[in-house]
Amino acid sequence: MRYSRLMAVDRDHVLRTAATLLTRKATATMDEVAKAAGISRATLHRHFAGRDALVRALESLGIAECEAALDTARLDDGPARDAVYRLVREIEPAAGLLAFLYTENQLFEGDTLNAGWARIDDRMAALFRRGQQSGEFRIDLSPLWLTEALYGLLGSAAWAVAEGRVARNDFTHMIVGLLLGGALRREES
Amino acid sequence: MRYSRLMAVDRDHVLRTAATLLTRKATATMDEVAKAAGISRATLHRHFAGRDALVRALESLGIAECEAALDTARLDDGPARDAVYRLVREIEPAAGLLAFLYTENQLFEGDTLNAGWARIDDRMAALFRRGQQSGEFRIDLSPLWLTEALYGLLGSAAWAVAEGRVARNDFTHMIVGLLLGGALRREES
DNA sequence: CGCATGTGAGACGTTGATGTCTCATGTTGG
DNA sequence: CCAACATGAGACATCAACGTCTCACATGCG
Repeated sequence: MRYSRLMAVDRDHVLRTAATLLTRKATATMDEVAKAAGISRATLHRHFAGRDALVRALESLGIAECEAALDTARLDDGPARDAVYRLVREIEPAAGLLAFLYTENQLFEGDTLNAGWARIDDRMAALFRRGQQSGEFRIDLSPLWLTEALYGLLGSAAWAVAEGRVARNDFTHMIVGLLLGGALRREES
Repeated sequence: MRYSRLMAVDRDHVLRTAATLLTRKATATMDEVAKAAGISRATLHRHFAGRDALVRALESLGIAECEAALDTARLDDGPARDAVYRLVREIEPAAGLLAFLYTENQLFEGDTLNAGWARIDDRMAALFRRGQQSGEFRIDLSPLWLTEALYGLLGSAAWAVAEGRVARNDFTHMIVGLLLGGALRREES
C-alpha cells in the first residue's frame, strides 16, 4: 500500500485513541477500538493486520514515548533525585499506556519481548545506580527493584487518577514523594 | 448439591491451584485450570458454574486471606511502621493472587465490586492515618494513595519474584523498605 | 466529467472457549 | 454384593471475536 494521495485516517490518532480505550478496558474489542477511533472495523483492519499488530504498534508507541521522556528528562544532569522528578513528570502522559502494556506483556509468556524495554529498563536502573554511587540513594534497594517499583507506582497512580480517586495534579508529587522518600538516604521531600 | 459423603475433589485445593496458575497466566483456559488442578473440565465445572463463578470464588479467597493477614498483623498495636512490616510479611503469600484480582477488577468496569475490598482498603488506610496522626508518617501523602501504592508495590514485587528477577527472601524488605522510607517522616530503615 | 482510491457497511466462514449433556468407570458406604 | 455418587472422557451446540471478502459511496485528481 502506498497511501500517496489520500489518507483520511490518521494512523497516529487511531493509536492514541486505542491507547486511551485499552488503558481503561484492556479487553476492548476491535469493534470498540474502531468505534472509539471513529472509523469502521474494516478500516481499522486495513491499517493494523489484527489485534496482535495493534498491540505491537501500541508497544512501539509506548517505547517511543518512554524513550522520549528519558531523553527530555536528561537523566545524567544534576542530582539524581531531580532527574527522577523530571522523568516522572515527563512520563506521566504515557503512564496509562504503560500500565496496559505492562499487564499485556505478561501474556507474552515465553515470547521474546521487545528489546526496547530492556533499553528503557537499563536507562532507569542506571539512573538509580548513579544516585546510589553519588550517595543520594540507599544501597540496600537494588536499582532493578527500584525500576520495577517505579513501574508499579506509575500504574497504581495512573489507575487511581483514571478512577477519580486522586487528583491528576498530584500525580508526579505522589510518585516522586513516595519513591524518592524511600530511595533517598536522608530525610527530605 | 449436598456432598454429604463423597468429596474426592478438594475445593480449596482447586482454588489454590487456580490462583497460582492465573497469577502466572491471567488468560488461562478452563481446560488449563482443570489440568493444573488435576481434574477434568467437567468436574471443575461442577464445582464452579463457570469462569465468572471461579473468579468470584478466587476473589472471596483473596479477600479472606487479606483480612486474615490484617488480623494477624494486629495493625493497631505498637508503632505504625512495625505494623506495616507485619502486614506486608503476612500478606506476601497472597500477593500474586492480589495482583491477579487487581487487574481482573479493572474488567468489572461499572459493576459494583465486592464490598470486602472496601473494608480492606479502609483498614489499610486507617493504619496509614494512624501513622500520620502519631507523627511517624508524612502527611503530604494521603492514606488513600499510600494504600494504592502498597497494592502497586505488592504487585510489582510479586511479579518480579515470579519472573525470577529478584529473590523471594527480599520481598518484604524491598516493599517495606521503599514504602516506609517514603512514608516515614525521618530517615531510618 | 471520468477515474482512482480510501472508506463504511455488512455478510460470511473460522476459530477458540464456553456451557451442557450423556455414558462408562471406579470408589465408598451400607 | 449392591446402590449411590463423584469423576473422567468426550460429544455437542452456542457464542463472541476474529479475519476476509464484496459492494456501494464519497472524495480527490487528471
